[in-house]
Amino acid sequence: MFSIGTLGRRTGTKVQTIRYYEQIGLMPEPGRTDGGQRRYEDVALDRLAFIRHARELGFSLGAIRELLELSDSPERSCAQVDAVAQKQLSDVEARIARLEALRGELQRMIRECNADRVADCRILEVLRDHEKCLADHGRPDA
Amino acid sequence: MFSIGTLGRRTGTKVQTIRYYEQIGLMPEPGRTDGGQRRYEDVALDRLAFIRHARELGFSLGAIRELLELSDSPERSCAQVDAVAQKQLSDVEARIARLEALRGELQRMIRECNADRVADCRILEVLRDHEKCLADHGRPDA
DNA sequence: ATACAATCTACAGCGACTGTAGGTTCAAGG
DNA sequence: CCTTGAACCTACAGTCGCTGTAGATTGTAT
Repeated sequence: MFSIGTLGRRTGTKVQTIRYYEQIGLMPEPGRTDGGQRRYEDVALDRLAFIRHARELGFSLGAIRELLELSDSPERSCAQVDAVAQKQLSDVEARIARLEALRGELQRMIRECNADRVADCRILEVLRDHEKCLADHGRPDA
Repeated sequence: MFSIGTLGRRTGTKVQTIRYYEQIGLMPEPGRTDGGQRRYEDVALDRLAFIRHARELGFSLGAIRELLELSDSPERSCAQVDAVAQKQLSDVEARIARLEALRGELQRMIRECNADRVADCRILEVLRDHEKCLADHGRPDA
């Protein structure tokens, strides 16, 4: 039985974040002291560590919710778990691709700018005129 | 003189987004018809195109505001413009590095999971136990 | 004159937190 | 036992960059 602060310290999570996870139903409501303070058991440590680790790997809270639900039925096929992870991988790959395109464009812009004055700045010129850009960028990086 | 809808169509921007840019002071307040509808001049097209293009390159609205201000003083040195672009490039590079680490971890997780049942799923196992992870991930991808 | 698309304002919602204000409780030291 | 002060509590606002909604009004084509 330990406090929310201890739980936070042991998992590298801010107290407010733990309360937020409870609010959206990702963490179960813990017991309380007579005075109303939360008191956690060890199982909460595991669950929160799982959530934080998945977040570090970029999973959305929605995906994490799904993974937690799936892990509650250990006899089921893990195909769905694979699918969630696979989707996360595709997302990450798509973001990398997009960022690499941006990197190329930025590098080119910066490399080409040898001007002294703002008036001749190649960077601003490229930003002003889309045509001077090579790539056809989609939406701002998600 | 054209409407906000026309401006949106010509720049690929939603009407609400244009009003939002006006609200936060990125786009100047245009003239109005007697009935109160916004009417834009061609100069607004250029400014909005600049904003949208910079957004596509991942610049924050704060950075764009800075670039717009800098471009208003054409006689100044473009060192500051370079700095803004350079910072954006570093940000993009940092994000790529982080995502590449995530990609590696996800690939490994998925590759190692040959289980049928959720109970033996390697993916959940890795998520449960940080120690089974190679990388030391920082904060969730920004 | 009428129909109807486009515009207007104001505000709520997204994701995933983070920060603040103002009050209460817990645990340790005297 | 009492005090101190850190940690806790709730409730709500703010972040970023939009997006969507509701309900009213305006502009334009027929």
